[in-house]
Amino acid sequence: MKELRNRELINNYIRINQIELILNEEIMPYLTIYSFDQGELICSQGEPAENLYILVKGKVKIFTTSTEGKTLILSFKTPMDVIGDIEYVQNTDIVNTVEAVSSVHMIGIHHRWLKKYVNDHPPFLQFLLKIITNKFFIKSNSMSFNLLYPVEVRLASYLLSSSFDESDSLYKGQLSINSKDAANLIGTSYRHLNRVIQQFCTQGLIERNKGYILVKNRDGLRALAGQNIYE
Amino acid sequence: MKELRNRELINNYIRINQIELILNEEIMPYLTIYSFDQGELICSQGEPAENLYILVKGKVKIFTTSTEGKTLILSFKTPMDVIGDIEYVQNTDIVNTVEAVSSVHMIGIHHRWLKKYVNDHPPFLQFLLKIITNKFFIKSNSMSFNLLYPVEVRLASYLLSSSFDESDSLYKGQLSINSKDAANLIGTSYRHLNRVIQQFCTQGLIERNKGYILVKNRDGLRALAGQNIYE
DNA sequence: TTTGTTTTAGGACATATGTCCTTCCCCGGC
DNA sequence: GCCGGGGAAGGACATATGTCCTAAAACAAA
Repeated sequence: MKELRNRELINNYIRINQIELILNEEIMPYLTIYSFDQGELICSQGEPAENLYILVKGKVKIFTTSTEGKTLILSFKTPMDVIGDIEYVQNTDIVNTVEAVSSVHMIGIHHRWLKKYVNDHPPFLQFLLKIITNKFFIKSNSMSFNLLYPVEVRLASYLLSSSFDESDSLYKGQLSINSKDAANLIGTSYRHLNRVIQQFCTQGLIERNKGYILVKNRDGLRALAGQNIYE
Repeated sequence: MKELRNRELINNYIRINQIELILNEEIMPYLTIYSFDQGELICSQGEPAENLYILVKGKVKIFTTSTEGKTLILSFKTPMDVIGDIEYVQNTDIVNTVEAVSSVHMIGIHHRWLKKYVNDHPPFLQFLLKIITNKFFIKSNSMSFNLLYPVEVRLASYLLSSSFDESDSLYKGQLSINSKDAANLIGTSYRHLNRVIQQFCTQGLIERNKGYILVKNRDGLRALAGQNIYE
């Protein structure tokens, strides 16, 4: 983690994301911008929470680790999104671990200043409400989804949503996949994921190549997934 | 659903739950109190949401139904809690179905009045934030829990938390259980639940009787469940 | 190139869980 | 008391998924 002392950059991010509509003038001097390298932990389960973060650049992975050491990926996030909102409202320790998947920029605001300047500021509260209800909604969906459908369906759904919005993949339908991550996200074992991938291959739905997966039959996947898509 | 035109009753509930701290004077005339009979649906998945409800008496069951018709119980709620908060903030149709498990009283407030009178009222927004983050937290937990642990562990956990705080059970550790509901809550089939119950019986952890289950060895269950407890 | 190390895919088997169906028991209506 | 309905428990089997291990492939270092 590096603190970037670059007022220009902060102002730029604030403008792009219309953060001035959410916060107010008084708190602006207390915004800090942090940079994280790929793979770096942004915050760890169980530690005290001090900052609310606004993700303005890059991609992060949110996951939880059970006492037995199994990890379950809860979501990936891209700008603009907020990290540490739950902890701020509930005043609790950090609930899930957050790791930078790419190089990441986050605007950090210490709880102290939030409490002092925007805790009664309706736009800020409304913003948090929107963000959190949305998170809730997504989580609620994916929970039912995970519980109600077999891995086959979940993987189909995952492939669809990833190959769609992955803006940096060169060809549509071709997505680089980290199978271990995918397994943890879907909530299954690496072994079983492989099994299902293989099955999809023989069904001609996808093609496995070195380092990436090519979606060959989007409609076939969609039929499998039903209308249930990972958000 | 019956509307109770009883100002006295409303005022009483408002006092008990300190609702005047959350709302303001102007909206008070627009609070309505509804009564639902046991088994009645309070709201149904997919319908337009009009009211925010505050549960002030009784117990409700929140569940979702998949397109295939499988149901998954998300939670049970008792006073004081809020129904329809997500829908209000997101302005969407009703997400989950809510059913009265006992006779229920709810204070209903139409979105129209909320928007008009308390949408910028910090105490109300903060209240919603607290409620929703808490829901999120619980859901997040139970999701990981469901995904990470086998039915055995989930059932142990369920039995512990239900036999504990069930204030109306005559003897501690003796809880009346609706097995169908329990299965849907835990996210498994009725058949499999039976299997695990039977297993617990032979292990001497519990005793199955007509209409209820007796927890015989709380520590044994706790050891099985680990420290993970349904909220 | 050689060798050791790490990663990935897949085989073999065990376990968890789901589906379907039968049996049994209770209970109300006659 | 007899009969039929309905729910609860459990048997039999199929399927989904997990664990452990090995073979093959990729990779890094010498």
